Amino acid sequence: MPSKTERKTERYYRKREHVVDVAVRLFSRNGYVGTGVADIGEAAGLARGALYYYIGSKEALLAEIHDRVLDPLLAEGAAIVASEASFPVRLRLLSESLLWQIMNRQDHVWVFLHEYQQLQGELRIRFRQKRYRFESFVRDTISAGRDDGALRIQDVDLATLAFLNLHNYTYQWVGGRRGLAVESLSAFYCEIFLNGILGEPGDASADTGAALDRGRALLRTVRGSAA
Amino acid sequence: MPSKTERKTERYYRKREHVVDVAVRLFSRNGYVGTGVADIGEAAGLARGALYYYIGSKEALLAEIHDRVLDPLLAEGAAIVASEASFPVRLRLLSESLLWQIMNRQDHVWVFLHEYQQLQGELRIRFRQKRYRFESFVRDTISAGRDDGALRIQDVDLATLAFLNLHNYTYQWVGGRRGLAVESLSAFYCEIFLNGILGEPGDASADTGAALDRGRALLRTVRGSAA
Amino acid sequence: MPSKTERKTERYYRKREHVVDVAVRLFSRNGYVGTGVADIGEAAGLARGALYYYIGSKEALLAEIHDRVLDPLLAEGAAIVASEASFPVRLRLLSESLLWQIMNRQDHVWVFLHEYQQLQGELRIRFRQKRYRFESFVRDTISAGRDDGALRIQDVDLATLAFLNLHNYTYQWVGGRRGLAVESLSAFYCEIFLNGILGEPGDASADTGAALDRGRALLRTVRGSAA
Amino acid sequence: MPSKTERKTERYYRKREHVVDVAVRLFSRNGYVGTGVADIGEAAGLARGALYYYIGSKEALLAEIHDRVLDPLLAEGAAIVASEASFPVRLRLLSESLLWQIMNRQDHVWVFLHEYQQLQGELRIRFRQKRYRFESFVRDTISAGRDDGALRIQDVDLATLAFLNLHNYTYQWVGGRRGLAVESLSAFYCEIFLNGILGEPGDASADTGAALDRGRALLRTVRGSAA
DNA sequence: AATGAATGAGACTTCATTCAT
DNA sequence: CATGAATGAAGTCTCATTCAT
Repeated sequence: MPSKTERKTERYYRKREHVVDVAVRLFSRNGYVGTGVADIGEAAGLARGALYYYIGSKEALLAEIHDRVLDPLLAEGAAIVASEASFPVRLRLLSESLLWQIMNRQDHVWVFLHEYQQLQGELRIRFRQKRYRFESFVRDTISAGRDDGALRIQDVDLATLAFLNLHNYTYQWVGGRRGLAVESLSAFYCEIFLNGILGEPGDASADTGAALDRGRALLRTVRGSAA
Repeated sequence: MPSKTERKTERYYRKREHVVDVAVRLFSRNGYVGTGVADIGEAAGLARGALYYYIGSKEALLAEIHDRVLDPLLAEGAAIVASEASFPVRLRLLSESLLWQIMNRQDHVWVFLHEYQQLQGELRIRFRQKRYRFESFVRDTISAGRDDGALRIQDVDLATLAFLNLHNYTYQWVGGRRGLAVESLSAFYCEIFLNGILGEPGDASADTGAALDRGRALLRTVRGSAA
Repeated sequence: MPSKTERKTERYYRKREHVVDVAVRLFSRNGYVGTGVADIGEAAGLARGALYYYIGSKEALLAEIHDRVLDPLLAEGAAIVASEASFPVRLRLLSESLLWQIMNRQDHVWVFLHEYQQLQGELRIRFRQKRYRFESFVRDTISAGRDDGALRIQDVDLATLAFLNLHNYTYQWVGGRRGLAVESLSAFYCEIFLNGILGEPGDASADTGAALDRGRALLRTVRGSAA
Repeated sequence: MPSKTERKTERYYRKREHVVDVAVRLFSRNGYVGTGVADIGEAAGLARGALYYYIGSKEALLAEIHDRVLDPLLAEGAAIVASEASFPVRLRLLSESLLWQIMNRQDHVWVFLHEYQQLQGELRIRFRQKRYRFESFVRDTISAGRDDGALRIQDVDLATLAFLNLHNYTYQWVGGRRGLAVESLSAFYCEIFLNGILGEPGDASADTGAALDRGRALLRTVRGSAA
C-alpha cells in the first residue's frame, strides 16, 4: 500500500507545517523560553501528546524555523554569486534577498536572529555553519569589488559585518513600520552602503580632526563626572 | 551619626554593585530567562535570602543594567547635541559614544539590546522612553545635516534607523573580535555612513536597472522552485 | 465520541472533588496559610505537578470550598423565603438549613467562616455578595415578622446579626460536641431567639436599673486598678 | 544603681508596649501569618535586631495580645460573680464586660478570637485554660439562674455556648458598624437572651410542628436535586 | 541598645516530556 | 493517531530568626 502510506505522510507533513506556523508566531511574540509547549498545543488545537507526535521536541521546532529562513537564503545567495551580474548588482540582489526574508517573514526572522542561542550542541554548530555560508556570499561579493580596485575601504571582513549590521538589525523595528517595500528599503540601504564604500578614501571625514578631538575631550568630561 | 550611617550604606551599595556585575555576566552568557536567581547567588557568594536583600527582584536587576547603559548614553548624547560641533563631527561623536558602550561594556549592552523585552509593565514603558530619547539625538543631528542641504538621502527617520542598525548590531559579533578599537571601528562606520548619505543623489546605484531586473527574475525562479 | 469524552471528564471531576475533599480537611485543621500545596498533594497521593492539573491554584481551591457551602445555603434559603410558611417557621427552617451545613460539613464551614479573608480581589467581592444574599434571607424573614407587629425588638438589622451570631459561632466549638443533632440544636437556638424577640418590650430586663448601675461602678473600679 | 536599672526597665516596657500596639494593628488587619516580623519592625520604627530585643519571638507577641484581652476579662468576671447582684444583673454585667472588650478593643479581640489557633504547645494550653475560666463565669451564673427555677431551658452548657455565640461573633462585623454603644448592644443581646431563656418552656415555638415538617420536606427536595 | 546582614528552609507555581490507553 | 494524566525538577520569592559589630 504505497499510496496509503504516502497519503498519511502528506497529511502528517501538512499538520506539522501548521504546528510550526503556530510556533513561529508564538515564539516571535513571547520568546522561545516564554512560550510553553502547552501554549503551542492549545493554539494548534492539539493535545500535548499529539503535539509531540509531530514535533519531536521543542528544540526541533526551533531548528525547523531556522531552516525555513536559512534554506531560501542559501539557495538564493548561491544563485546570486553564481550569476554574471556586476559587483554592485550582486550586492543589491543579496540585499533584496535578505530583506525579503526579514520583511516578509518577520516572525520567522525574529526567531532566527533573536533565539539562535537557544540551540544547543549539534544543532548549534550546524546552524552556525549555515549562517556562515550565507555571510560568505556577502564577503565574497565585496571581496570581488575590492579586487576591482573600486573600494574606498580595504577591510573586507569589516565591510561584510557592516553590511550585515545594516540589514539584520532591521528585524528589531520593521514590525512597527508598515508600508515599507522590500525594494525601496534595499535601495535605501544600498545607496548608503555602496556610496559609502565606493570611491577615493577619506572624502567625508576630512578636516574634522581638531573638532573631533575637542568633542572627545567633552565626552571624557561627561564620562568622568558620572563615576 | 552621619559617618556611621554612610559607611554602612556605602558597603551595601558596593555589594549591590557587585551583585549586578555578576548578574550582567550571567545574563549576557545564558540569557535573562536562562539565568536562575540561584545561579546569581552562587556566583556572587550569597545565599538566596541575602541576594534578595540586595536586589529586590530579578527584574529590578535587569532594570539596573538598563540604566547602566542608558544613563551614560543619554548624558553624553545630550552634551554632544548641545555642543557647537559641525554636523559630521556631532554624528561621529554620537557614533563613538555608542560604540564605546557596545565595545567596552559588551555584557551590559548584550543584555540591554537583547533582553529589553523581558521588562514588563511600567519598567518597559520607562526604558522605551529613555531609549527613544537617545535615538532622538541621532535623528536631530541627521536632521540638522539635511537642513544644511548636504544630504543625498531625504528620509531622516530611515537614515536614523540605518545609523542605529549599523552600530547596534555590533553587539552580536564584537565579542569574537578582540583588538578592535572604538575609534577605528567608529571611523569605519562613519566613513561608510557619511559618504553614503552625503553628496548628490544616486551616484553609485546608477545604470544598474536592467541588470537588477534580470537578477530579480533569477531570484523569483529560485524562490518558486522551492515552494 | 461523546461517551468517551464524558467518561474522561467524569473521572477528572471525580478526582478533582477528591482533591478538594483533602484540601478542606487540611485547611480546617492547619489553616489555609498553614497548609502547603505540598501537603495537599501528599495527602491526595498526587505529585506537585499533577495537583496543579486539577486545582489551578491554591486560591481556586479556597473558592471551591466557599461555593460548596454557599451554593446549598442559597438554594435552600431561596426555597424557604419563597414558601408559604409563617414567619416563625421560615426562621426555624433557615436555622436548620444553616446549622445543617455547620454541623454536617464542619470542615467546610470552618474554612468558609474562618478563612474568607484570604480570598483576594475579584473572588473576595464575589463571595461577599453571595454571603450577603444569604443574610438577606434572614433579614427579610425577620422584617416580615416585625411587619406583623409581633416583635418586641424593632431593629431588624441588629436582630439579623444576633441570629447569625448565635448560629455561625457554633463552628468554633461544634467539633468538640459529638452527638448533637441539627434539629435539636436548632430548636434550642430558636426557642431562645424567638422567645427573645417576640412579645411585649422589656419583660425580662425590668427592675434591674439600680443594681446594674452598682455593678457598672464595680467594673469601673476593677478596670481602673489594672491600668 | 537601682534607679538606673529601674529607669531602663521602664523605658524598655514602654517601648515593648508600643511594639505590641503596632503588632495588634497589623495582625488584625493582615492576619497573624500574613504579617511579617519585618512589617512590625518597620511600623514600629525598629530594626529587626532591636525588635527581637523587645519581643523575644513572634509567638510571644501573640501571647501578649491574648493576655491583654483575657486578663481584664478574668478580673472583671471574677468581681461580677463574687458580687451580690441577682442572676439577670450578673449576666448583664458579664455581657457588658465582654462587649466592652469586643467593641473598644476591636483589634485585640480580632486577634484573640481569630488567631488563637496559631499558639502552639504550652501557650496553647495555657490560654485554653484561661479562656475556659471566663466561660465558667458565664456557666456558673446561668446555672444559678436555673437553680432558682426561673429558666425555660434546662441545658446550662448549651445556654452558655449560646450566650457566648451571641457575643463573641460580634467581632466579625462590629468594625463596620460605627456608632454602636456597648451598653445599648449589650441591652439588645440581653433582652433577647434573657427573655429567650426565662419563662415557661415552649411558648413561641408552639403549634408549628406540621408546618415545620412540610418545610423540612421542601429542604430535602432542594438538597436532593443538587447532588 | 541597636543594627544590618545573612541564613536556609519552604512558599506557590510552571514546564518539557512521557506513557498507558 | 490522539489523548489526558502524571512527573519532578526548577523557577522566583518570603520569612522568622540569629549574630557580629
